Amino acid sequence: MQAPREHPLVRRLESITDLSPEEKTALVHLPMHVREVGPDQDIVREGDKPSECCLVLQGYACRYKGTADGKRQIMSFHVAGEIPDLQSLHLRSMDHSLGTLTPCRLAFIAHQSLHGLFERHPRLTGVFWRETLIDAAIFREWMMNIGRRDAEARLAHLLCELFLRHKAVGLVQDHSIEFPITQGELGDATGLSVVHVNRMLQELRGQKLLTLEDRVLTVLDWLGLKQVAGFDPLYLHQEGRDEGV
Amino acid sequence: MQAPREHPLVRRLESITDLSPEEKTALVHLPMHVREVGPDQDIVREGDKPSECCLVLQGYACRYKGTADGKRQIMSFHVAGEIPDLQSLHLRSMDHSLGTLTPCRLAFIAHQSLHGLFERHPRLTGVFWRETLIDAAIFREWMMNIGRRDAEARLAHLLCELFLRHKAVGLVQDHSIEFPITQGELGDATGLSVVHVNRMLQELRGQKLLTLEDRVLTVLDWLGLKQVAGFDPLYLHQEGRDEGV
DNA sequence: CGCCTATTTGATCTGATTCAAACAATGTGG
DNA sequence: CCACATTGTTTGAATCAGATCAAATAGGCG
Repeated sequence: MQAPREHPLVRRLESITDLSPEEKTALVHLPMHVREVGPDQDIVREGDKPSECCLVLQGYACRYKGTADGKRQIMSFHVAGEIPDLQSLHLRSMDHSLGTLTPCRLAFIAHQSLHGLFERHPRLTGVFWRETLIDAAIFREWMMNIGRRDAEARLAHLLCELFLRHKAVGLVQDHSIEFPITQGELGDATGLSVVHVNRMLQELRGQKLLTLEDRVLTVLDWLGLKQVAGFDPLYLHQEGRDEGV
Repeated sequence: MQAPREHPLVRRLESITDLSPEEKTALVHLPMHVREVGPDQDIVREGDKPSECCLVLQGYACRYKGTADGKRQIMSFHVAGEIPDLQSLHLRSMDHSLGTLTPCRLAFIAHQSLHGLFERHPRLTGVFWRETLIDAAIFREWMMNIGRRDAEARLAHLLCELFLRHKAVGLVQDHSIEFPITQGELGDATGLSVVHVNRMLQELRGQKLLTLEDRVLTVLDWLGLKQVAGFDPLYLHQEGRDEGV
């Protein structure tokens, strides 16, 4: 059992709400089993009926769906401290898949444990519910992104979001974040082809807005990037947090 | 106060879960004030911090967001019995707007009343949470739709969804549903131009899959339409319900 | 009737895809 | 430690799905 501060779940929740000591203790004592998974592995698949949720401890995961003709749409990216399949708590079947992008350390928590937690600490129900609502807010923004922005703005917008989400959990150093997402994956997330993702990235680099190499994304001109993206961070609901970069 | 069966909220929730008599009573006695609103009116706007939720009693509502350059993306359609802005219960600011498409009868319920309801009937928390999770599932499917399907499939898919959602609450008669959504609005929901929506509708009509006139959508060939759309109803999480049409 | 909103049609243009191939980086096993 | 396979990035050219522009038609309705 680790100290509350070190616990990725506690750290993440504290980045968006206040927790009482009892709540923290309850969270840290949630029974879970940890598993290491390689890159590009499915964790749960469309159609599965899971009986546990998956907490990302380390690495990048994503949710996605495939079409009949072999294309795929990535619906979200997930980093340490997030529970990508929390919805399985109330929706019996998975309507999409959850997979790793990089090697991951994952913790699995039985639905029953979570239900018990909520019974004993009703206030936490709202905290986790809120998490799923922010997920949904991000989905909405992505719909907007894919449906109504041109390729350059689309890409810029996604990068803005990932940057800010990393910032919220203290993963920004020197205006940079770890960025192991490939251009193909960026394409699957934005509804663009690899080729076009590549060209638009060059465009953004050319405008000196960012660099992206060796799996590191560095934002050179935050305001410029926001401008190109038409980015408004409201939808992330990171209340109170200072947005300056 | 009306009988539980007549109450749109109760009817809708019963279409997806079982309610105890006490729960039904509690729902029916939720304090709410009713307001009639004309077509194309905003109910809550991006940036607002509402203190009540809006239950649709009659008519069509939608959630949408606008871009800086005047385009808009519709993120969802809502019919009687739904609470489109339930998320405001846990997210202080609206990250999108909620508006009417047709004239609507709306009931407003104070956040406080809902919180009280959940305290007294904890099981209902899960029921409403689940509602927001299904919303999110629909957002995901729309991302897929907009990002990865061609115009014809996109439109067909949206129509399949609306048809099935109406069916779930008993609003299908003779393979037909009321359909007051304009082609412009369909375009805003699918990320297509009005012109192209029109052409794709003609395509679907030409294949004898459906008719759409006088604000009535009739599905002539459900299997064919599903096929064109690549439609799989799993994401609607209408469990147990017979999907045959 | 005349105004306003929605649908339809035709012609043109363009952002993004697709196809094809080179190139770079990373890792693997002999 | 190098040859080779694999995966990711980059470049160029051709093509196309869907947007845009422009205008006609068709419904409601005060």
